[in-house]
Amino acid sequence: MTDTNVHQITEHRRGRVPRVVRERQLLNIAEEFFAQRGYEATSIEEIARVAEISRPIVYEHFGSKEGVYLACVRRARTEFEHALVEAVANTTSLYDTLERGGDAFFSVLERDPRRWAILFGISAPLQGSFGEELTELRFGTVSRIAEILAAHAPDAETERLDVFAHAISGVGEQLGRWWIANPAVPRQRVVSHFRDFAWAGFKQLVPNAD
Amino acid sequence: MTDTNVHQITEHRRGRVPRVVRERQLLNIAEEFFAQRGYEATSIEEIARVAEISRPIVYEHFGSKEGVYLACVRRARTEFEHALVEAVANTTSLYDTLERGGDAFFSVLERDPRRWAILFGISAPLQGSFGEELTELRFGTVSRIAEILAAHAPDAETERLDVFAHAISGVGEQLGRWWIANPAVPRQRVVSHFRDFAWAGFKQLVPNAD
DNA sequence: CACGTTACCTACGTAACGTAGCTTACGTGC
DNA sequence: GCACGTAAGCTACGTTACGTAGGTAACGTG
Repeated sequence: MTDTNVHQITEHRRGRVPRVVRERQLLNIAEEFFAQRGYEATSIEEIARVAEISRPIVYEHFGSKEGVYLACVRRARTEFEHALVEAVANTTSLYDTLERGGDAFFSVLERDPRRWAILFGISAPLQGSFGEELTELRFGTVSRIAEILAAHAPDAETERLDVFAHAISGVGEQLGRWWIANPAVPRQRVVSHFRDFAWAGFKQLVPNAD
Repeated sequence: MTDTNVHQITEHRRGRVPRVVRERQLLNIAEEFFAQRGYEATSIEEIARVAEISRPIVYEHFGSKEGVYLACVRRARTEFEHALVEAVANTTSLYDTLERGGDAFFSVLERDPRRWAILFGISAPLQGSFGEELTELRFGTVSRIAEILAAHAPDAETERLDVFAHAISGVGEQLGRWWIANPAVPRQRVVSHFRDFAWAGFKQLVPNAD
């Protein structure tokens, strides 16, 4: 990442800055670094330098490097979940719901492919609060998906619903990875692949869905 | 992880040890730590201490911490891919293939759930050789899956095949995560969920498959 | 039994996390 | 208009852990 790049996405206020503004600025900068270089290769020092403050300020806002990362993931997931819920509102058929939901997801990636790395970068169900928090955030998104699916399959067992929500989220994640490796493919085609696969799988298993 | 635990899985030879033996021992130890604590929280020092050698030996074998991690992932994926190919040999129907393939995957997790963290722990398509290598290893496994699927859909476009292989691998990964969070579920039921979802999705989209 | 090779070691430089303790700007009531 | 609490920021430090330089000692083979 060049400094120029960072400056483009950063509200660049110097000197004393109110807490909420500084926090948003730091999250923007941190997200850039984490997405490009990964967790390990990103240092708090770099983030602070781009924001033109000293390291302790970052720690004051987020407690630790893990805290910074979690805040990035939390924000990205919250934003995506809102976009998702909004996208599927006012759809009636399952087919349309999957299409619109998929479109919402891949639109996020199209606007900023680096978001993928934030949403899915660290994956393991590790011991300790860091890993548990990350898993919880993931499961939160899956719950949103399960709620959406539930509207189309009111009689389905909760386990099946839950499992299919996980399955569909897995399909999205992998197709996202594939798309990043094959960026020439237009979004609509990726969405079609996603919608076709998810719809077939889900419909067959919940026959009373439309 | 207790020392007892490590000693159970470790061929515990002290003093001078031939290269290949030491390497296997270090991989076993490293895999334990990485799976339990994650990449960041694992130190080369700890690995060396359990093996009762000094740190430079670890570097001599794997070059860097990333090298140790990559070697763990490479071994785990190679082993799984062998198990997968063997499991689906001599199956004829797509349905059976997906069932046996899924069973092979979830059997690995049942034998050692920590393997999940090695196979999928670090996920991002990061810049730099580390991230590229990890993505390449993942795509290698997906290629094995695509080859298996191709046998059941000889006329399918390569893009569809590739995409569906990714989708199916995503379903497996997420159901694995779900199973780890819900360990009371018997393996057969997880395999059923996987097989049902994958089969429906794939069959619908490749009508000439059985 | 000499000698190369392989396994291993101690000791160091550097980077980065996280914290302690202090300083300075801002705004609000008297 | 100034005193004072609070919010924003800083320098300096301790600690851990990556990675390397340079050296030692066991093994085996002619």
